[in-house]
Amino acid sequence: MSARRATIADVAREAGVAASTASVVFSGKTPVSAPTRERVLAAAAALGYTGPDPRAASLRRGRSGIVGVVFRDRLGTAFLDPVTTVMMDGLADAVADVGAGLLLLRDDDGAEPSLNAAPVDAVVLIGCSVGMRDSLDVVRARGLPVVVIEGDAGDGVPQVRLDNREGQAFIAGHLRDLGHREVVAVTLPAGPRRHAGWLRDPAAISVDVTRDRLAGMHDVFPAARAYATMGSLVDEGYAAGRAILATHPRPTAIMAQSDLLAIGVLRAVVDAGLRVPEDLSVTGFDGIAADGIAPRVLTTMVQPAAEKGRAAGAAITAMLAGAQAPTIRLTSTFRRGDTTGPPAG
Amino acid sequence: MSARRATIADVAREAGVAASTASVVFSGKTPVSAPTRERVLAAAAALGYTGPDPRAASLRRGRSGIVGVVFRDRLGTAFLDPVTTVMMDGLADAVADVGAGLLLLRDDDGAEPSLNAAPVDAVVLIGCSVGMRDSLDVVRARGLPVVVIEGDAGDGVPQVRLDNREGQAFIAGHLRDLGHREVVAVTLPAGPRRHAGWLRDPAAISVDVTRDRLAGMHDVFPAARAYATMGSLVDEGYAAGRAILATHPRPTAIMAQSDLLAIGVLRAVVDAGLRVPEDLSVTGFDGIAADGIAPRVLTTMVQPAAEKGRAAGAAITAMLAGAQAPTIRLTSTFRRGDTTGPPAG
DNA sequence: TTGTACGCGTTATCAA
DNA sequence: TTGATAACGCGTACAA
Repeated sequence: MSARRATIADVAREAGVAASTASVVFSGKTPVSAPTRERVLAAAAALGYTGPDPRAASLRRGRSGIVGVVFRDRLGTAFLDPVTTVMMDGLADAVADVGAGLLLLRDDDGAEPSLNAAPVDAVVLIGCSVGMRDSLDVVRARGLPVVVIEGDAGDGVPQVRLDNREGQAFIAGHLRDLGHREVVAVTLPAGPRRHAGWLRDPAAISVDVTRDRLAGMHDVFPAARAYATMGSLVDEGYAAGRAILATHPRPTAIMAQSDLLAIGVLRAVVDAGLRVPEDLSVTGFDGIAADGIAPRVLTTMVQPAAEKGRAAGAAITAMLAGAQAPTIRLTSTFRRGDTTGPPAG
Repeated sequence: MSARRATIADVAREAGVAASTASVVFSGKTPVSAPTRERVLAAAAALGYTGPDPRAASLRRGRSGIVGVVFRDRLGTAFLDPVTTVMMDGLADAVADVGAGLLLLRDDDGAEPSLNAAPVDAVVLIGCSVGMRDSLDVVRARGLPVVVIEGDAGDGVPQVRLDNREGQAFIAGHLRDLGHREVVAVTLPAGPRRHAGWLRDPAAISVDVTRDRLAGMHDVFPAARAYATMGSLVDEGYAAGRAILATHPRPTAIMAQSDLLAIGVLRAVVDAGLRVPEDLSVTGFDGIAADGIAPRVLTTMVQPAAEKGRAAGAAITAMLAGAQAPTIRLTSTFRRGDTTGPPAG
């Protein structure tokens, strides 16, 4: 029990070899004779040495093996939507391939741990909207590789995006083909200052995903109204559904911008004594939350959420290897469930 | 645009001061005269220097500002339960107070990033069961401060726990007082090798939370049967609910070990054409997932999830400051909703 | 296959 | 208030 922890130099001395030899035993970068390895390992065990200090190693190698992930929301909020969760899973897998881990960071200014002082090799920005400019500035000033998921960071920053507009337009087309004319959208949050209610000015939406999906609906139903929520939550969808059902004319279809919202809408519709899809059709977006409405199947766009994370991870990996990563556009696929049908009457 | 990034030495040279002086300008640890500071800052700006390299700083200071969080599950799975998510939120808040961030780690051996090589100052183990011994060994060998949430790491490792047994016993008492006699539990996973089905041997449960909550129920209903699930998911609860309803005698109440499971059970019960609570009472545990069953209110134990995370963070903070952290026991509070009532007949 | 030499970029300590 | 010095612990050319 010494006062300070053993270093590789101590181990080398104990084993009667040079420090560099001991180093190689642990890194495996160069062949070492069996007897020498034995001695080094024995010395390490005797001294309670458990391997190179990660801090020193990362200084020396210029890599920490850590990828920062910056969220706009609190963690508790961000992870409430399975789509984020699954994406993180994919991201974790992808960076694990290069031995990297994920460090959780928030966009909040002044928040600790600040992005400036975190020992990260690269950064992933999630849901990059106006508010994320600060994080982006820091990242660029530090010269770190960066990838943006579902957001636009402008000039030369690789993105991983979904065909949000096309996807939503596809669903809208599906409804139009069924004969629907009076359609209402239930949207994700429109900006950093959240509040629920009818959206007056679609042009003022600062969140890319919300804007794009709404644009997709408007491609097909230019005059459709939209009701904004404060987050992708079942209960938000429920509240929006109730509010919409209280207005006239009552729509024949409600397009939610996420499955979670759609589930809430569905519940509000059923609670109002209406049948789905006979009286009202409901659609979602994401294709994640099968959980919660079984045995019903939501009509929705299934997005490759895990793939999104993996693509971001691959981009990071490429940039770390010195290559340039391209912007990646993933596509969602239509899934027809049993929540849509021809309008009544 | 130089080949290599500017260092603090470059900045100092440019500003005509010593490196150590430039250093304190950035750290603020020592007073510096205004003119000197100006010059250093100007030089930094001119050279595109954005502050000390975190890797070098962490080597020198012996701290990386990173707390590792070890999960037993994949991230996608772990974060599916809001209770975990909220806890992480509290943990993130607490460690942010000392400027630390959270690094996501998995228990899996051979998984990257491995706990051995991660530059962490301390570690939080979540849901520590047998499988976590390895992680615990690594942590102790490295001499890192460690806290365990909802698990027992033995001798001298501070824990953050909930009164799982007492809480579940309280709910059971509530049901007994209402007149219930035939009660069945729907449990969280019992061990690392997961499968759903009737639990034969409660003594074989290796997951602390599952064991303790079940023990709480057995304190009141010693002979009650238990059906194990593969995870805290609505659909798992749904499947368990269906399986239970297919058996005889049909229970008059089902106690789920989590709210998510309870919601699934609730749905199975309703789908079976039974009314809650007239025909069957359902209880949960956690008090988190208000989302999804509105306007109904689940009878459950509300646990202070965020507080759990914060307590763990506080323990970490204390240990980092050289103090010893005590084990913390938090208590859950009963919330009577509208899913429990007297048994029929 | 092993050892030598050096620097990665910073900051604590102490003296001036 | 500033400056000189010495680690922090390691990995990697390169030579032997």
